[in-house]
Amino acid sequence: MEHKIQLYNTLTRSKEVFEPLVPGKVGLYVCGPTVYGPAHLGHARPAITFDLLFRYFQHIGYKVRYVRNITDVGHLVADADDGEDKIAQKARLEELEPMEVVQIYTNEFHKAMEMLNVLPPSIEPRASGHIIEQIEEVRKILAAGYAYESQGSVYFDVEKFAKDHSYGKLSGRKIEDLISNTRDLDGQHEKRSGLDFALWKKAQPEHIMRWPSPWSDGFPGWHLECTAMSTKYLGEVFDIHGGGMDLTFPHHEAEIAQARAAHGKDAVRYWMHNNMITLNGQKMGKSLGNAISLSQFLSGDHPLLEQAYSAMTIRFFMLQSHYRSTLDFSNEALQAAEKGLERLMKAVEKIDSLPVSASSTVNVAELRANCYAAMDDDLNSPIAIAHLFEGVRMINAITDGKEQISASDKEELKQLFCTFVFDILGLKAEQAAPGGQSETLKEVVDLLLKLRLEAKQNKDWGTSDRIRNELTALGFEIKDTKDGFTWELKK
RNA sequence: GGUCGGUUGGCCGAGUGGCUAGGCAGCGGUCUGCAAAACCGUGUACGGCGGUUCGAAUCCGCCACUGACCUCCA
Repeated sequence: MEHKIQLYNTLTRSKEVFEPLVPGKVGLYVCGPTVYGPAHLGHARPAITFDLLFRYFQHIGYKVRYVRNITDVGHLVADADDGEDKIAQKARLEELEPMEVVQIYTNEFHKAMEMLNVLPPSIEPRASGHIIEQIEEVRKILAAGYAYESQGSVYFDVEKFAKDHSYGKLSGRKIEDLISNTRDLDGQHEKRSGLDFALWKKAQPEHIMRWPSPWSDGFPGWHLECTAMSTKYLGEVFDIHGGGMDLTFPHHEAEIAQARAAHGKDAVRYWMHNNMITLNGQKMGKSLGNAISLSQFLSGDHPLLEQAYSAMTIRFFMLQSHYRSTLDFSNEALQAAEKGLERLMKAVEKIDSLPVSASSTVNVAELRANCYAAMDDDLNSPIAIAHLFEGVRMINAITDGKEQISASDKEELKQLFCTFVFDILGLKAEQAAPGGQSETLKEVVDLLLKLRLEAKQNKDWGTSDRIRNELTALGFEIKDTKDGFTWELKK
């Protein structure tokens, strides 16, 4: 493990050399989805970002425990005391059991992750399965004096906490500003301050997701699950906490406060945040109503989509930008990614058949070093990919006989591409013929093209072109080779 | 209103005080009966105005635009 990997820590707003708490091991916690709706492109960003981190850490030899939760309770629709949680609301609308809703969207999320070749985390805990742990955290925070009970609910006392510790250091907020911005607006008499957030909420009679607790029948507050579950599986202090930038405040700030209040220490050593996917410059999000679901991308069934895009195209599209930059969606950009990916994958296939020479005119070692250097620099996948494209040019030049490669370099090149493309970037070859074509269809097309070949040999260009043009119109792509043809059916 | 970001060639998107990012598109070429596909070659862009510097797109200041979060409103 000679890699010194630099990661951008939101806490210090700078890149830091990553030093694990325990040598050789990494504890990673990432905020997962709230399963009350279909997975959309925005969900894919953190999933892919932290999948890349997970894969890279493992590749360079770390043992990683990656915990990514499923939020299936407690996200209030609005921050109001009579709020109903998102899942219960959805259940009412669809007349389903809340857990049924959770299951449907969890399954959908898993399916989407699999298609995107996102590895399953080591542990995927559900908030609803950790009510006891969350109650325990509430107890500790109450005992430490940083929470108070009010009419069956328990709230975190932000102002009191801020007097003894710092609050707002992750998001750069000042407690005075927060107070002046919220105090006047506080109409919630249960809370002492508008800044206070719920640790435990008493359930209204019609509220169906509820659990017993020392304070009331109710449910845990939205920020608590991550503290409870990260503590349970990674310990009171762990290496990396990730999530979307939109979660820095208040969610992650609340986590920091909860952990400090309950355990007396800062839980997280490195905070990492991925940026947002934008659509016409605006954050793509469910609450904004401009989200395009992943299944819509895969089917092309959305007014803004000119075509369907494969899961690998989406993955590659995201990897071509840095995780801390916003990434703007557009058909043109997706199409560019699709073509680029195809070129990259074709080059990988060519490596095996490269002719070998006594010595190399290409520098594989340098290419390799550049790829690793990019990844070590805060997971700079776009730079790594740029270097891989240099490798593509290298491969093509060798194929054309313009450059030479030795047997050992060829082996190293092969290793490098397989490692980066498949293991680290997590790309995979996709079947050219989705859905599978029948043997009969293949035979018929082959037959037509054989007839065309005969016509060509007879210089009957009229017949030859007619067959090609009509097949093309039907969606077939015909490629002539030296002594024959190949074809494939485009979507 | 507060906090923190962003502004790069036709599009997407990296990056650095002086040296080619990369992908896609476009253009030119190779190949081909012609195409397609593939491959090769090709682009001196960094919001505006000042300043620092031998030299800034890269550092500083101001301005403009824009985004996220919080707040507000609905």
